[in-house]
Amino acid sequence: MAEVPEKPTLDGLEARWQERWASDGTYRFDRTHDRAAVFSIDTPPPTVSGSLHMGSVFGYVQTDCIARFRRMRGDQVFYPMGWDDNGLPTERRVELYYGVRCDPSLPHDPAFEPPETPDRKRPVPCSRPNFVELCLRRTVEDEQVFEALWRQVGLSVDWDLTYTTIGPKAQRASQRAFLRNLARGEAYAAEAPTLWDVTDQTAVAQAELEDREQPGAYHRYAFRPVGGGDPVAIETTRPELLPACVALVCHPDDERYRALVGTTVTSPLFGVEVPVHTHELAQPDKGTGIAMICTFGDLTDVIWWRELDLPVRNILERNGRLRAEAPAEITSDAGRAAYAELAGKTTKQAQVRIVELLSEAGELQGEPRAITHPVKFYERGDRPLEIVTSRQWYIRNGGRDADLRTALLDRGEALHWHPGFMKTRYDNWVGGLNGDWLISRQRFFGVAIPLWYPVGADGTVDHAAPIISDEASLPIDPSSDVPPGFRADQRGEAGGFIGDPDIMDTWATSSLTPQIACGWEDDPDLFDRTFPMDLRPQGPEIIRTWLFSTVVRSHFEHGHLPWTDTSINGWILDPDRKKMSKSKGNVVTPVDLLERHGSDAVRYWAASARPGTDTAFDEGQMKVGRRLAIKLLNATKFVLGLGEGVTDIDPAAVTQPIDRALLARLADLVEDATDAFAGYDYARALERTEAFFWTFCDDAVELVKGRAYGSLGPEAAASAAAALQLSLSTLHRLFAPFLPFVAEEVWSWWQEGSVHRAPWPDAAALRSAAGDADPLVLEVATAALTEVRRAKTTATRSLRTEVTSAEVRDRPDRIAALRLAADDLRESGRIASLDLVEVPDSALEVVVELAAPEPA
RNA sequence: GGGCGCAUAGCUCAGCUGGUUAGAGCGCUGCCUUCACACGGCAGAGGUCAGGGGUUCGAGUCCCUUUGCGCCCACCA
Repeated sequence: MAEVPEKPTLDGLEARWQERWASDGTYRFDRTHDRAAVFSIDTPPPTVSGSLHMGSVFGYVQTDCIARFRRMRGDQVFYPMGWDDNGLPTERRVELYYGVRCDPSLPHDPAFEPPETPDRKRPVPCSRPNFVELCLRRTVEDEQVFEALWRQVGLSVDWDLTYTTIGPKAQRASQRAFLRNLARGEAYAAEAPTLWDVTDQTAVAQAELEDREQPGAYHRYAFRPVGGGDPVAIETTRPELLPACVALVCHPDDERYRALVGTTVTSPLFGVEVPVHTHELAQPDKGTGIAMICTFGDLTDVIWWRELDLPVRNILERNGRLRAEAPAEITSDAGRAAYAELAGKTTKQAQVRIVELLSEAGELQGEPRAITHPVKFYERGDRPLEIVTSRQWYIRNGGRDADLRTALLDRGEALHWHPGFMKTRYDNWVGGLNGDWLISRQRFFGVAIPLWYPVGADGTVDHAAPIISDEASLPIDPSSDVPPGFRADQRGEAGGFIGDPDIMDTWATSSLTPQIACGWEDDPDLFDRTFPMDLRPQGPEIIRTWLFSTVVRSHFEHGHLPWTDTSINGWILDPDRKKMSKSKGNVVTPVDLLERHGSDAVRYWAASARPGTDTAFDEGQMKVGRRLAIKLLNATKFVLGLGEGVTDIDPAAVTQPIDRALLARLADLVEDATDAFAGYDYARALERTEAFFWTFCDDAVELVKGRAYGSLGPEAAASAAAALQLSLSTLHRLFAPFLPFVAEEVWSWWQEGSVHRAPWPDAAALRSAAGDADPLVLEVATAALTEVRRAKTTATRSLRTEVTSAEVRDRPDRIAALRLAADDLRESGRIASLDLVEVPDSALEVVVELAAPEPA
């Protein structure tokens, strides 16, 4: 127990208590408890390659408030922290940070060091192992920065329970889960048209797409019917894909083109003969009503290609440039000459050139018509996605299987959503899936697909018969590890083997955070005590990725949900950029704000935002939070200074009606806050606690402080002191989840142990101490005191001014209640003569006569 | 095109299952340097609860509708 300081301050609290919590193991998970006593939280592993911004602090603080509440309420809280460090974001960061580029064809160079001064325009190529080594080096440093921030903001995670998504535990779990998916037929490989990012040269999944409005133009040109007749015009935004055209399509009911259906037409410039088909998806009112199908311009092309059983005429390389070789179907010299003009160009360059060619050939009808239209992008990319055909790994997710989809929708139904309306996003997403989950990526820094393939005597790779590692050997890297039954020198040789070159998408690992954190298969004892978990807190934007994919994996592996509840935080709205960073010239970072306002103040802002509600970034709220923390210091100092000092608080000493009324109000507060917290509504709990605290300071303390100093004798003083101390003890604990630093500080002045391990206040005990208290006593006394203050303020006199006489008029029941607090009112109002008058059906009225001012 | 959310004081937001004169904080104005607190305190001004209709004894709260904003989804030639 510490002394109450002479001059309480918030300065230095963060550093002091952070260190103390670490050395005392205040938040250590005790794994001797069984599942029923444990509350386990599937904390979002932040992407460490990203920048620290207030959005992260916002959500994590809200979760921490819940965690602290559960811990105080007696749950054994399992609160680990992961770092999401694998995947493309880290590769990007490393490329820029070190000025390097991964070239998997290079051999490992043990002496490789990145350039002293990175030249981003001319990155230095390095081998895949060297590149991965740099990624690991960088992420370790990033993770330290994140951990420091989380400690500073006071997250009560158990820092012994950290994991990374590139670490061996995560690699083992994701490879094991993948192999089991494969064994059960839930994972499969397929050669199929795939959305492809030409910058990063990797496939991307449906969940990582976003639409962006882009300028484009309709270009109009015509195909010539082989059997003669009028040319048939089409309109397209992708004229450069003309050499990849495999058919035209119109709606089956479209009279205009009926005669053409079943015939063939030839393309302009290239003279390739293609059939005319019908399909329901062709829209008569779009363009000319008849469209060219290319392999592949967009996802509709893929549907048409599949359903109309069309051939592939591929002209696009994986780097987004047109192939050097013209498609075999272009046979004419003129056609091949035209294609040669396009070969090697990007789609954008090719579009410019083909429009010139069409125009020169007189094939272009009219001027291109400018439009804006939505185009699919990889969410982290800056060039439109193309569609290329490639061999990829998929995990089933209901996108092609109605039964599975229904089962996953049912899982969403069984999950408890906070707030409930967020479930709609899940339903929309699952209901709108149009393909399985593509998990393979043609990248370097990630968990490898744990497979090899036999290479036949003729040198061909047999993808249909993968060589599978046993689970005990995981994690493996098929690019360096040798499969059972083979020698290292057989890699890539006839009769040997070859490793799958791909890695898994980061979500294929992140979707297993409950399994990774809880020690799935690695630590069965821990797993039994923590899984399935209780809570998944996260942002709304990753319901379709992280939340959904986690449900999918758990559904397959365990046959139930990975957690019972999910809380979805809101979004931070940038209030107005003009006011913040720009004009003042300083970008606001979390660290900056934490240092300026203090951790408790920033937490107060975050915890004030209701669950799932978008919130404006508001430094004003942080100032309010800081003021609240300071008030807590001062109010505590004052109450602890009353009377004889504090030993044990004796609830039975609370005898005065107004003191008991205070305890009754306190019991109400505890019930409110507890109910709110139990429903994951931390913001409501904070709001109630704060509102009570201010009236406690302004009114309750003011009313009873004279008596507490002994003006009405020792018993009355003891009653006031006990009631105030009981209130204080309760308030310290109610504030602890929100303002952990200041709450710990004030608690330490008069209590043993950490407030964060203290029991959550018990409403029933307070209720019993309050006995048959009439809440009106406190209510009317407060109202009357406010009126007396008002009279003094209106007269522009000091609150110290003596009141020669005051007459309080109110309803009989209220006057009766006030009579029980008359002495306290007289003293706090400095009232010489107090009259209480019963007036039926009247509202409170106080007539005050002030003492004459002192002569100047 | 479908869906979700939001719209309450100048600003940021409460108002949970409909119930007496609609609340808080910030900001603003005034007063008070009170023996916990000037990193204060006390008090005051300020609102046709987005518009329209309906249910009800009674609607900020429920239903319908219009408008505006944010977000999600959709096959985007």
